Amino acid sequence: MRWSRYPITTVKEVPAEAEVISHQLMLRAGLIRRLAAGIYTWTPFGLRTLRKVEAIVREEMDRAGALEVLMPAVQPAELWQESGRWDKYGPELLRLNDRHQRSFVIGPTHEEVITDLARRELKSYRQLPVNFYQIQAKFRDEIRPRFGVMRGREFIMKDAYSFHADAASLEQGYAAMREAYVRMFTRMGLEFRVVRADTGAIGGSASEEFQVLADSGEDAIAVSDGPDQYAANIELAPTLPPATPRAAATLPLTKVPTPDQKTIADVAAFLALEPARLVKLLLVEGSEGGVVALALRGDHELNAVKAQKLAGVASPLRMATPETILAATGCEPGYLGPVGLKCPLYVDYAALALADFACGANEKGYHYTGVNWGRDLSEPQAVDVRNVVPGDPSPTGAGCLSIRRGIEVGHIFQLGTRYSESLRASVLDEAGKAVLMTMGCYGIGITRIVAAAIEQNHDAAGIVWPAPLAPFQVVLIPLNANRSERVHVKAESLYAELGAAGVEVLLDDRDARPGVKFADAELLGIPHRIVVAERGLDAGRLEYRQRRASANEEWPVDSAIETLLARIRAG
RNA sequence: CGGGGCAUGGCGCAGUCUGGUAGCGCAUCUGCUUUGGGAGCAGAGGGUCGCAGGUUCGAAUCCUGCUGCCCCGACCA
Repeated sequence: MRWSRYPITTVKEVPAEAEVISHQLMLRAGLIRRLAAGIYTWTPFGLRTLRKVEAIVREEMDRAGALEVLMPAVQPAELWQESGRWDKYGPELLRLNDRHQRSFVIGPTHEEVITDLARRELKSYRQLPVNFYQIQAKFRDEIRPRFGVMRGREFIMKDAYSFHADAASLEQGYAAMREAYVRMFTRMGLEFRVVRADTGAIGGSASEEFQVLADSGEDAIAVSDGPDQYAANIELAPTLPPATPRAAATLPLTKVPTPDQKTIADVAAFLALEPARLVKLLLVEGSEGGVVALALRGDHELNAVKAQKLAGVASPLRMATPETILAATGCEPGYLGPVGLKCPLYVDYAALALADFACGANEKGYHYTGVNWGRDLSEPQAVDVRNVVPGDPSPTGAGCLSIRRGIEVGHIFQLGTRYSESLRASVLDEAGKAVLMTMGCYGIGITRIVAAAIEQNHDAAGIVWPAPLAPFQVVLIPLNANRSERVHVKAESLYAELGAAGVEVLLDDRDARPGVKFADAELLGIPHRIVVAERGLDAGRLEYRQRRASANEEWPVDSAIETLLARIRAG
């Protein structure tokens, strides 16, 4: 490709809307342009990389035996009503009516459509297992689209759905997809982790996320440094009960005035105690009305996913309102504590391990110190409801957890019969009896991968593509070709030779100054750069530079192509 | 949905407080010079100042309503 034929310009200034580096670089390099909030056009350069990602995903899905299909973006409301998600999905589901006032949705995912196909086409266990996938645009009306294509509203997703006659087959299909995913992300040159995940609203029994590690990631993941390789989304990572028994009580229960000290930080400072010596009480709505109290150590955070799984707690989790709290405890938030509490109480392991702690006295302006479980109140029920923190032991006991940030680029689920049941998708088994198909579903955020790759691979000058994702492998830069016939001829012949050798080469044939060409080549992140100039040709040499390198190499002109091809093969 | 902010040429911004008919940088176009790290000089094109009302002799500027976008939070496959 000739750069002069590429009409979309790079920009020096960072658009005000771009917060994260990948978004800034994608706009500056001209990979994407925004059309509306969370909706982007992919330009020719950007599309080349997007297609690279797609191709790798497609190859690995095909290798794993999945069959590609293409489903409609617009789907009839009836299917969603049948599955029950018409009512459950909420405002993220974009709904619309056609001219006959029939309701449709723009697909945010395709469980309904694929299950409909499966129930029509699959009649016998002999047709199973099967895995259908597609690479296609989805629309989710996100409350807050941000970070460019990292959290867009319209985005391209590879979604796959497998159908099985039994759970054992699902296990196998799931394992095959997991393996395919590992291959894909490895091929893309990304640093990632497979982490255990919550199944969330989709439901199902097992689920793992593929997280690309990046500080700007929206997800927190807990990673063990031990040989267990444990990794989990922080939503899910369990904490262990303390290994050592609780210390004996040494202090008497004392009620102390703490006027206007409402937050943990305030109370800790006022009482001259570490926040870890305090117990805080959070009231959440109960599943049958009323409230449930959750006690945590002062320095710990509530984990909503864990909390909403507790018996008696409403799911999804809702914090109690100040009015409800006052009605349930006779006290306003800020002075709540477990002593003398009337509502059901769960206590986190870490809070239960404390002796001689401080907490609210359920009376405005007062806290207790020297509180002890079992002495000042009965032994409560111990649970795990907090987020893990760095230094916590790995749940396998084989290491220590640290917290990393990740960008979720893939998610695989064992769905079970959630959809085959509501949509009545069954096959006949060996005995001629109808059995519901067991399903798995497997997503990959294609567009998000491009952003994630940039988050992980950039420097001050711009993008540094992993070779498998680069829009071009080589950028060929003639300097002052308009004044030097020699340079012009040599650049053209190199361009032709590289093209003939099947190399994706970009010829910077613009009539621009050297600095402009160098800066653009670096911003665009092309892995290999060849400079053709009078200076080098006089010495019979070409100048080569790898995008990741900080210095040039001088190559003899005659063997340059050969050397370059070897470098490209080497990655 | 709550809180905050912004809306002026393709991009980034000033001008708004204190009303007087729109400006800077980048980008684009022309010419000359320049040519190994985002050139210089000279010139040019391009803006119903988000939309609709209102106040005023006069509104980018003041008032009212609306819309779009951004940020924080809650929410969420």
